[in-house]
Amino acid sequence: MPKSQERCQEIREETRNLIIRKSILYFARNGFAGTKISDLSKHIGIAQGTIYIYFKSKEELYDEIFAISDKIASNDKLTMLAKLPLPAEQKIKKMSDYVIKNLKDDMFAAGIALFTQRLLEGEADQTFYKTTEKIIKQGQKEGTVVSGNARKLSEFYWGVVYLYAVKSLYTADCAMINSQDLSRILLEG
Amino acid sequence: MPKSQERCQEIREETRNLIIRKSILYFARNGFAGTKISDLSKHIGIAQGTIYIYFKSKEELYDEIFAISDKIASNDKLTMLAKLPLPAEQKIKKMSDYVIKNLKDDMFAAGIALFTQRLLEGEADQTFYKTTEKIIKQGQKEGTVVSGNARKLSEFYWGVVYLYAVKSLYTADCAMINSQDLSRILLEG
Amino acid sequence: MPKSQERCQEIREETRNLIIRKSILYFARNGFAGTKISDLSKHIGIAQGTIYIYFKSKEELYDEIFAISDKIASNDKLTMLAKLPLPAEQKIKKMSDYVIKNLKDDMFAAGIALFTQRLLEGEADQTFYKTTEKIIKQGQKEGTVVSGNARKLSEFYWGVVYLYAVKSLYTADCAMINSQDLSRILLEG
Amino acid sequence: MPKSQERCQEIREETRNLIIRKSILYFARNGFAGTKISDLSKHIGIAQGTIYIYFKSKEELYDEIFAISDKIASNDKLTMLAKLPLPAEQKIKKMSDYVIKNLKDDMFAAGIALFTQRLLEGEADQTFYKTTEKIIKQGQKEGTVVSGNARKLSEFYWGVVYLYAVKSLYTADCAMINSQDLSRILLEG
DNA sequence: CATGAATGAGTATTCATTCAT
DNA sequence: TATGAATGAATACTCATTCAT
Repeated sequence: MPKSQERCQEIREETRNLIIRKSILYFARNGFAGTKISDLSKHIGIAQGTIYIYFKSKEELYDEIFAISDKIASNDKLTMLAKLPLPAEQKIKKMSDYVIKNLKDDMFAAGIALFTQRLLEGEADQTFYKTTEKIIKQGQKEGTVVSGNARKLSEFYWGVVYLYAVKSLYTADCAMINSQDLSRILLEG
Repeated sequence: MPKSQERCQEIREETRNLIIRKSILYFARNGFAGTKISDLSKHIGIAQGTIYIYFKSKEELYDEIFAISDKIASNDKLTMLAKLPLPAEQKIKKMSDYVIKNLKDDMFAAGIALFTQRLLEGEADQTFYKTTEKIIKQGQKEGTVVSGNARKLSEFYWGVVYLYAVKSLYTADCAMINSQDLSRILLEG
Repeated sequence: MPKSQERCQEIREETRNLIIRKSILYFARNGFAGTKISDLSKHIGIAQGTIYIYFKSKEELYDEIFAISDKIASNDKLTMLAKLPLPAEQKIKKMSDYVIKNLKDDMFAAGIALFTQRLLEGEADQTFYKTTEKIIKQGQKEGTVVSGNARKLSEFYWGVVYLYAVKSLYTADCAMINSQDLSRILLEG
Repeated sequence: MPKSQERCQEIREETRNLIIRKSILYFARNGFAGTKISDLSKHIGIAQGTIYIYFKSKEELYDEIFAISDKIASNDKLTMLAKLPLPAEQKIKKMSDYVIKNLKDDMFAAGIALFTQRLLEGEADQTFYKTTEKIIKQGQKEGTVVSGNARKLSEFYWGVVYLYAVKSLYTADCAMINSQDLSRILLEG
């Protein structure tokens, strides 16, 4: 009696997700070259061979991880926030609140870390930065955001977020900045 | 033949320095695991074997590179600055000026990058952060620096410096923040 | 439930035969090392695990395949032919007719191919060559078969048969020699 | 003091040739799948890694081996022979003499074996068969070569050569056919 | 000293075999 | 029984290190 098609599909889905989920942290911490498949599989709790049932190579897994990190990082909250009829200062404060709160979640932190790494290599989607840029420009008109190139400020802001994402991945209980500190990067006085 | 011996010593010193100088950038960008001796030696322009005349192993070279990065990063300018009879706000502005100016130099940037990487792994000397802490505390008393844990703020400040150090190593002509942006991390209004 | 048990036995037999039948071609073409169980099972149309219900290992299946190839190759037609009260020339012509006709059947071709491969490794039963030897010796006495070591000529004859067996397994529609060409290996003028 | 450029080039050439020379026999006997790099390197007498200095992968080495086998197999002797002002019967006898004599040389045998294997897979150059075809047609006009499709007869002839090439690679001291036996494939009476 | 070919331990990947369903 | 996901030993390939020149 063969296993049912659906059950098989389900198992495959589960294992694939398990591998991805557990790999994100590993890769975010150790990078591509620093991650050994032997260690990774031990960490996941499966055999080495199993990884190769789901991914053709270490590189393909890494690419998948990156694709996922895009999804985690560039979530919709930010886009929605930008569209609300609020003063930019409020938006920035809310955004900072959201980010600082979520950075405690390793998955979110890893997503941000990987996303930004790829950005440095010029391979990530940047819609996410652009939304922030708009908020900054709005704030500059309203007189609440510091003057300067909006793009550069946006990069500055998310750069800091990246910094603390990596930090929290490395150090279990790191001294995190608070929402106010983060907002100060953009806000006047 | 004392003369010839000196000359020999000199040549040794030169090659050793060449290796170190060229390796800093490589390691700063790719990390330990991501750096292959075969690639590195090509980049330096010497044979693989030559590296092993000067360094027992890849690890020893890496350690040396780190030691150098400490020297580059924690230079005396900062210590001297802290001791001057100036208001903290001035000190911070001068410090930011100095940092932003020097970040254009790849060697300085690599030094900062490596130093901070090691810091994340909890292995670097921290005198350098402590000096900044003192300045922050002074500024908080003077009412010019934002309130909050001085250590945390110091880490924040240098974290941002690290961020732009790495950025400038990766991207030839990156949008650098200015001294004022950097200072704002610490200064009130 | 004797009826049901018989039926079970029947199904077992069927599956076992299916595996063997489909495997012969595969092994004959690709050899032992060149045949992957994963590919083979796909080709048969069953799951990988199923093969191991019927055979302890890849090697056991291979051995079984070889045993079968012996049966296919060294069939009784030849033995009977040798015993008939006919001149050797006739026997050789009939033998060649039989072989060339049957080589179109992949099963026969695979049998010959595998049998000869094993022969090269010195592991096959050789009664089959000996029968041909006898016919050759008879022919040499009768003056219709070329002179020379009978064993060597027998090997030559079956070597050529092997050659075209493999050829027909590889190329769907290969230029087959005819019975006369085959006989010429042994016959004078 | 660096090694001289020429000497290095020489060493590289030597090692590369050593690998190829020793690999031909190995691959001809065991095929691609049946050849392990670990065994092969032991057989050559070098480290596994050395093979990968000269060839990107096992497959690339195999391809190179095949390319070489073309050269060994389709040598100029045959082409020259075809052009001589001789009766076809003479040419065929000379050709058979040449082949049978050289088959004792493992290198020649391996060349023929690999060449023919590739031919079966439809990937080898066939100029070599065509030359034989011409000789056969000439002989058919002269009445010394058996009738039938010249291409088919050419394949038959070289098929037999292949057969004994493989045989001599497998069995140290095998019962080789003689030049006359080989010629009989093509010649009348 | 400097070179770069060679080494082999270490890492990635494959594949015969097992086992829960 | 039959399935196919999972396993891990076997195999391919890489790279830090050595060594003859």
